[in-house]
Amino acid sequence: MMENSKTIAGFSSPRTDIFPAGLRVLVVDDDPTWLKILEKMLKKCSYEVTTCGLAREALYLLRERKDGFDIVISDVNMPDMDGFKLLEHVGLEMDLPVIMMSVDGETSRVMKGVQHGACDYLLKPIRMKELRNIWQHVLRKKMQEARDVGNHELDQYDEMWMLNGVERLSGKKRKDFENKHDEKEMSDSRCVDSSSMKKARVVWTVDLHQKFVKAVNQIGFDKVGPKKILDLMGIPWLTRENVASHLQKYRLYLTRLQKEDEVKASFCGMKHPDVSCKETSSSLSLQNPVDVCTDVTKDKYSGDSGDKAIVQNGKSNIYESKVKGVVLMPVTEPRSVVGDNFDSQVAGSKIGLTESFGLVNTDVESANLPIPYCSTGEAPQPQYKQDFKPHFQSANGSSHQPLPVVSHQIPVDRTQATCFLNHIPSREERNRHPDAENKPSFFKSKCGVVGNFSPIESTVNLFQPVSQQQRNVHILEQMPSTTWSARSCNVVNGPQSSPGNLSLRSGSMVASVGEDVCGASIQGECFLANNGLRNIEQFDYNDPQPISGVPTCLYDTLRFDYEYPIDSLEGIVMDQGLFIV
DNA sequence: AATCTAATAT
DNA sequence: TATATTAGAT
Repeated sequence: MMENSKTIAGFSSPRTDIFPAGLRVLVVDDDPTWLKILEKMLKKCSYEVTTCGLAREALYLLRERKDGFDIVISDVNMPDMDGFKLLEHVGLEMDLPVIMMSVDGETSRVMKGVQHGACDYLLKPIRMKELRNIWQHVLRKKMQEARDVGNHELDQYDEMWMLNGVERLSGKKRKDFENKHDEKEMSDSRCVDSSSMKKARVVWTVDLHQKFVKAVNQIGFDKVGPKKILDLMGIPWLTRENVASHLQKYRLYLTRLQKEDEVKASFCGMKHPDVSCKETSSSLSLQNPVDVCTDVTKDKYSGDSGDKAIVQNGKSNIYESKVKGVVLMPVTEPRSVVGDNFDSQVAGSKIGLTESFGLVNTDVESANLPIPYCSTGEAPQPQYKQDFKPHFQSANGSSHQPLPVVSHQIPVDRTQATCFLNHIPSREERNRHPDAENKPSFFKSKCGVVGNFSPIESTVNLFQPVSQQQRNVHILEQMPSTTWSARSCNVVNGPQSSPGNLSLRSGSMVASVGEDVCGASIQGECFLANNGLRNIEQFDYNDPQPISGVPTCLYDTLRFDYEYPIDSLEGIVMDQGLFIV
């Protein structure tokens, strides 16, 4: 029987707002191994997967749950019923798009599949690449239906729906209007469904960005390209353009960081690092920015670092649950703000990211340090002086607030560590050293080492300007434990790195700490710094089971910091912006 | 063909 | 503001 059919409770109808995430796929294959593999891959695409090993069972399911699936993927060779037979039934009874698959690509079989109405024919072994876009068949079908039903002039329909209302009304046409309905455009995720045709724009959430950075790191900074990144990221609806745009911005940011770094390095190079480098925060890259908000009642501080919908649909209702808080702990004011009035003003007070390059050759996963209390909405919540409550929204959609109008929810994957690149190779440099055996040579880290430490789901201000006042580094001087930083620099720089690279704060560095805490290290640095600065006691903080592999002291420190009331954090706020534009 | 960059649009 | 789109160059 239904050996593995899973129905996702509560999802009876397709969520058009998050399309294609949540696409309901029924996989039929008599080979349990393939079932598993496919299920895994499809789930990775954020689809809802139901599997079954028998064609008859599939048919049963399909009949039972009319409208319960969006697409069927079926093997051709099955003992109980020919895949083509199933295909026929599906075509006749529920008119769902069906993708056939088999190990052999014999033309006649493929032909048969297509003739029987298969929308696609995949050859095993099937790879992610091929599954990512299967939603296009669903969309195509929907469009077809819409076209058939509606009384539109068919020729114009596509073109019309590509235009947004304004353009349509004003009669304004885009240059490439003619191209708007070509194949590429149609398979583009931005056409969410046939009813709401506003283009969705990608909001680079922390998670998304982390994936991005991870991909970049995997590829190697000198070899990145939008396409490779896109492939590695594995987000089905993301387009190359999206990535390209983001990459462009990212590079800008890194470049700027580097420049600042260089300037400062030369500026304070001869002096006592501890004293003169106060202003070099950007190179220090404390990148788990915190919200420096002190007074919740002030509007100007209340609305930044919002956790927005991941994809906005046109001008529709941007979800603006605001997160703010202390170190990764988003706090939300239970009201949503439309518009960006304060977003721009409050530069510096936002939650940002810790992304960095430099760990390129390091096992990214090993540098990863999970932070249990930050990772989900269920995380224990810190106490704040003020009475506002932390709010979480995890990327998987769980929220303590009313659900936003969200499109394209992104599965949370916070298992990536990232590194920070201080020295961004210029184009020339990259060309000059094509494929340098040691990537780190490009990544001469001048203390700018940060692990990915930001499990918040905040989506805002990945690229935040580093305002002068937030470049407040003096805490670093007082860092009681420099241990971590040394260690992490070490890790990041790799074996080849010259000690000189650590120069900025070398005076205060002491090496040797535990292993694989690189990511945490810098963070710990700051926390420790903070710890030393402020005499704030630790409140009861229930939950945290010690993070395995992380020395308790660090852990405590983290927690400690984590519990800081917002206003006590001002001192350590620096370089929050991930990208600076 | 893919990518980069800058400029510009939304 | 952040992201998308476009154009022109590589």
